[in-house]
Amino acid sequence: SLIHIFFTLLNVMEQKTISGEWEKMKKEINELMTEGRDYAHQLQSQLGSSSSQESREHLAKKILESYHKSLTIMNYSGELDQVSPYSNSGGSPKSDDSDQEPRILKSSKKSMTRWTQKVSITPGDGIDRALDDGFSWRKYGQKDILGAKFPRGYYRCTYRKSQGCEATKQVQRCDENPMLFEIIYRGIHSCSQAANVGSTIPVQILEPIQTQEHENLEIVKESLDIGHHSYNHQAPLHQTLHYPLSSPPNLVCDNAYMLPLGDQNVEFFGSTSYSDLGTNVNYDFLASRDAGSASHSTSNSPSTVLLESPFKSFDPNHPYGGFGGFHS
DNA sequence: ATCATTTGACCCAG
DNA sequence: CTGGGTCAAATGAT
Repeated sequence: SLIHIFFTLLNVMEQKTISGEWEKMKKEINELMTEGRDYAHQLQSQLGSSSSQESREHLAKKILESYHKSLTIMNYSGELDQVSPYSNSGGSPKSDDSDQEPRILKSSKKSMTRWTQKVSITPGDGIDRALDDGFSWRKYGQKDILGAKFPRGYYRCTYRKSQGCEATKQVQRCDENPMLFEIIYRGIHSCSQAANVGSTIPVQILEPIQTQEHENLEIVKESLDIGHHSYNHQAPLHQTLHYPLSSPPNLVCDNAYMLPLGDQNVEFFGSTSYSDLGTNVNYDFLASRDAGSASHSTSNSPSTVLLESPFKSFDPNHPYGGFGGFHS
């Protein structure tokens, strides 16, 4: 399944192969992902045999590493292995310079991937259940928006401080249809929780081309950051092998492709493709109900998620569909 | 005590 | 200046 996910991420990359800056990022990420895939392959082949525990842990660690680095790049368009500019060798770290501020690396929000989802709640059900996407979010603001009946909520990943995860989302209730919520996600989770939420990466749909395509491509502008990130690369390994729960029980795409999810402990996965600018991309997703895991939220009831965009046909012959054995 | 949400103040791009 | 986004102190929940 790790391999599977890697391929998926690679595919997501494909989609944005346009801008120059992005090309560099893409190259780096490709290397990282390829490396990760190789490790995953190794790991896979070791699973059957009786290899040493250490060996496997090492591989898993390597995989996580390249994963984490890739995500970091995607989020910040930054550089790899950024060493704090303050990690000078010897000497007093502080000098008598007047202009000293961590302006070195600034994170630009514009460069983060962004996509939208529309979530519909079901009448008899709690809103929070419907809006739960498997991640832990912390609300940090709310604003009344011009001519909008409902305020907009601003959330960021709970693990922002502890793990430097920059993922963010904002939730806006629709004026006309209060049953609908439009959720804008920004940034990809780099926190450990990302590994637990299966459908995250796959379901990420880039914002459909807006008015001007050109503008859209600008999203890939450059910007640097990372500096003050104190996430440890020795992130938890124990949680990497399953991909439980992700979203609401029901997934609905605008082409009426529907994935009903029953009660607890049901799991499914599928794939679909999405094409954009002539590039075909496959999205795979998996979701499973796993009572009492990962998410701290209390969700557990039906709701509906509408993937707003150009979801195309279901593709049973997905190139990598052979890896159907999730959760193995 | 720690962690989350609320809410007006503050910041800043347009 | 305005309005969207964020900060942070106060407040609430555990």
